[in-house]
Amino acid sequence: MELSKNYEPSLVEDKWYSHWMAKKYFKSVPDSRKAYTVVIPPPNVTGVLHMGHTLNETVQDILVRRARMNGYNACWVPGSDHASIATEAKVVAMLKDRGIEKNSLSREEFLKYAFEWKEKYGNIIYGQIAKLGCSVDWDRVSFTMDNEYFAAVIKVFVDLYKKGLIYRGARMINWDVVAKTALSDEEVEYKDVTSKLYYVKYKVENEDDYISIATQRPETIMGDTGVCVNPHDERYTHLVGKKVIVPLINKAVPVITDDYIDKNFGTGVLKITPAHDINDYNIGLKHNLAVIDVLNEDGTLSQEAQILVGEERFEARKKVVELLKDAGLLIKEEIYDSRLGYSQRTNSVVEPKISTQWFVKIKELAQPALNAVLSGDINIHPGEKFLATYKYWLENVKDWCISRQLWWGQQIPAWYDDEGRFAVAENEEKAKKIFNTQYAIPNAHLKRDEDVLDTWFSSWLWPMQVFKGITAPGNTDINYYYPTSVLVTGQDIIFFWVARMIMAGMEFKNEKPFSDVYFTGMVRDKQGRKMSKQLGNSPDLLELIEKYGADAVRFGIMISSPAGNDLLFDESSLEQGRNFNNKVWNALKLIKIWQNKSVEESGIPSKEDNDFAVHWFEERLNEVKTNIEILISQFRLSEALKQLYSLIWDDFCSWYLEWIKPGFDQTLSKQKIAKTLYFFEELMQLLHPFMPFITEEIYHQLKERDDDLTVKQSSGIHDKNQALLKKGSLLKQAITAVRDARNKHQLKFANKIDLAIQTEHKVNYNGIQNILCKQVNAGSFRFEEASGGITVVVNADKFFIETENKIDQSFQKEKLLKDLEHLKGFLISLAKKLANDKFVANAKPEVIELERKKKTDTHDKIAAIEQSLRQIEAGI
RNA sequence: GGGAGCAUAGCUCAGUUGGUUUAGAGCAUCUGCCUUACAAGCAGAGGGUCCGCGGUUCGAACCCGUGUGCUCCCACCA
Repeated sequence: MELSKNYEPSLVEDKWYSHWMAKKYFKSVPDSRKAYTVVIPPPNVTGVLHMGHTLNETVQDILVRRARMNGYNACWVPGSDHASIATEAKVVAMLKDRGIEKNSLSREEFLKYAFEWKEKYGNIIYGQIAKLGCSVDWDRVSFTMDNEYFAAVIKVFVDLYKKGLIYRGARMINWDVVAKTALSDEEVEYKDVTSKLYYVKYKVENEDDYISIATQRPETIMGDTGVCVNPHDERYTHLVGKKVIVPLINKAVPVITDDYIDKNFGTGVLKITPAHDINDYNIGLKHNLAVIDVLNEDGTLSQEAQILVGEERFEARKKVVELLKDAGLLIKEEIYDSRLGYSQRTNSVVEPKISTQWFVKIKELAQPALNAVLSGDINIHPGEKFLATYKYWLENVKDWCISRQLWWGQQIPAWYDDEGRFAVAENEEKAKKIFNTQYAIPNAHLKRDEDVLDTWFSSWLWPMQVFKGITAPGNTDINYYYPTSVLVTGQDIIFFWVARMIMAGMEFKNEKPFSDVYFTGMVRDKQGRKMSKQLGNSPDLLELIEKYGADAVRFGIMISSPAGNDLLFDESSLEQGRNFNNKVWNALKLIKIWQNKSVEESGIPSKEDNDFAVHWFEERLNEVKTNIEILISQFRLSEALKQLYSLIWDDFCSWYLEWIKPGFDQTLSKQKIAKTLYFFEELMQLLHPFMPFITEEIYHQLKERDDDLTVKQSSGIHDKNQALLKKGSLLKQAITAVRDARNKHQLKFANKIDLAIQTEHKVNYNGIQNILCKQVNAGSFRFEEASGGITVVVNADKFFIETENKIDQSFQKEKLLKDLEHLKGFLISLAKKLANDKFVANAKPEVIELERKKKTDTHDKIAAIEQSLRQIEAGI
């Protein structure tokens, strides 16, 4: 069959993915081999994959495919996350578009819609993962709300409660007024904002005096239950113990003292609003102040506010300011820069709010998680960058608020009776039993907690739960696959997810969930913004695959993104990937042409004077193979890909194939073709984890075969032969130098030249003369000192390029003089270095040896150039 | 307020135990090529005070300090 002019991914990709699936290559079943396990960071079912996911999945696929080819039982578990609050927000918005209000639905009706949403978007995501070529085991797809998973989350909740690690209590939490739910600290994002500081008069009770208090949130003054100053602030000592009047509602509140107050900030007086600020809350607790919540759950003013009831909070702020002005109680306004917390999901300003919620006591879980990393049991890549962050967070982490006032998620397994007593159990029946034994209430009338759990309370079980390990004791998968090998994820969820998975692993399995963590950087747009669905600044993955092919997308995203480094996404690297595909494709076409020619036995066999090329390339291949082995074990994937790219494009295509290329009327010997096929196959095998589709296609194009590259086991490597590599680089240098000279002197390639070489080391040219001549179109080659023509110096050898054409000597003289100047300077620096006793005394022997060699070489080169210059002078 | 990271060619980035006055790649630029695999290509070329300053060292893009600029994380200053 005729091969297409350019590589066409669309003709290849789906075909091979279906084939791999049909052959069940990605399916993993426990066996006698060692497992290499990866669990995918489950994408949220809120939408589609962006470039950050693409980078993530590509890294995982490279590691997994490579492990598979190295004889491991590779298992990559796909799945998705229900993403409680994010998805619920999406579903609510979707319903609204259809004219349906969430609160007009029952819980069950709402969940039906939510599951429909999950089906739709979950499948889009899975489709993208497949398009990208990910070798996941589709029989193991897991979802954080699957029945078994659901049950495991509930069981974990109950267990932790029994251990006393979960409690219910009223605490100040972060409240999202749009989603009307509590948030964990980690779900709050702080942003710099410019706001105002209002200075308000608080009159002293029964006196003419007043004090000025600065506040950012005048709308909460109705919740003030005290005013606080520093005990050592003389300005206010006379007021301590007295009362001041809260403006607008004319309520008297006490003036108290606390060391917390900074005398130098604002007016040195803080109004205490315990319901709406964490500091105020703590001070209030200490001094027994009342808590008055002036906000409703939706962020409007409550009855407690007494005035402006029902007004939205920011609207209320404006109105309060107006009222204060009218009453003559506003002293001044100041522009003020501060930071405000925003809900990660709804982007609304978060309200600190006192609320009864469920919490996990995190300190006890944190210690083992910290130890696992500090002891080196778990290795983080790149370590130096994230270790400190991880440590700091775990050492300072506060209790985790896990209840959410939502429907989409695992409903909290707690049952209440009418009097507010409650029992935690897996189901209502068990809860009833607890009521019976604990409170002596048989047949209690119970109502389940309305709230669901934080989505991370389910995803922290991911590495063990995807093997159904907790709820299915008979299932031995988990023992085989756990702990998993490597976790690949973005650095932005180190606290949300990575740290908590380690906690869960240590707590529930008494073992780490993974051995290595690979943090990818953030993929950003040209303006440096993180790519996210919210911003809509990520290109569509399927469109990119359509345009460049999946292999090119994988190549482009990998080529310059070492672990942990951010990446400004640039489509030109995808173009580079596409061009690379094409290059490989064309190499295939060339080899096939040779193959066919050889089979037909037409033409004269080539002179077989190019064995050197074969030996040399074998050596280069071996060298890069070794490097890649090391690089991948260090998780330096982009560096490995880069070496491979250069090996294929430069060494294989530009050098090797040209070196062995037969003349017009010649053919290659069968052995040489076989050898070339072998090289090409090896290259494809090395490249396969990075670019699975084209490599598989080529593997089959090269030969009719029943086996597939995807599961081909890699072969070994042998010791390096430095001499061959050195000779190869001499050959390359010589060819480039002569070609350069040709270019400079406008000697077209078609103009044959004669080559004379003056060298002390004729042996260096053994076996490469013919290649050299062919590559520079030289008609003859001899060892001899010559004159006239063009002289170039390669190492210390002088090349005389003889030609019929007239040569302008000034060009080469200029070049030689430039080289000479440089080499002389170099020689001086070398001489200085070697004359330095300290250098000779301190440097490693091999370094000194190298410097000495350099000196001799440079010396020889200079001599050669000087001689050439003399000859040119004489010639002119 | 605390902490981390980054600063290398016009652009996007590599450069992992400090060792060539000569620091790499892709894109872009320049020169020459429709050379029978590839113009998404071939053969070459040009382009860099490795952010500034100081230090350690025989030797620094790399280690230390400091300054500047950018990014990120954490934190309860009204």
